Amino acid sequence: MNQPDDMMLFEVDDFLAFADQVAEEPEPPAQELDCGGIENKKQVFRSSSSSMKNTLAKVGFITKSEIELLDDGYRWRKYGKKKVKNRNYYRCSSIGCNVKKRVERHQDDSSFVITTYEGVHNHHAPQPAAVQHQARHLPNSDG
DNA sequence: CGCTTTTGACCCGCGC
DNA sequence: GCGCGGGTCAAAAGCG
Repeated sequence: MNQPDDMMLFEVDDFLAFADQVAEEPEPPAQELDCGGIENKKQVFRSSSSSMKNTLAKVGFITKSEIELLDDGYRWRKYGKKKVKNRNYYRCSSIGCNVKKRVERHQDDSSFVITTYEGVHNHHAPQPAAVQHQARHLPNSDG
């Protein structure tokens, strides 16, 4: 059970509300997009219900980047895509690890990306070497 | 050859 | 009880 202290606690409703106000904030020019967009992490949201009755941890990340595939060091396999909604579904390819990741583009500001993690990785993150493998999907400045 | 991505339809739950 | 919406699996193809 991982309980990050530096993480801010938010409710799902507040999460959306917050994401909305964040968009209104004077955002600086995306100058760190080169690093993958992860550095542009705006805020972290944690929704685990009022009581920890559910072991399913839900964490929401709002990122200001044009890249939705945020590489957090884990392997993710796309298993669904919504047509009527800019929403994608990913799953941890690891065996025994059923962690889900939901990626959704902002409604008003497509520049924003909302990544929601569901579940907890029961295994440690793969080695950096393996990470490079998925790096192939990352956009390169030079094709 | 295997992994992954891509894309459509189906199932269950909620609202009326 | 039915209809719609959200979430998920399943089949096929491309690259290293």
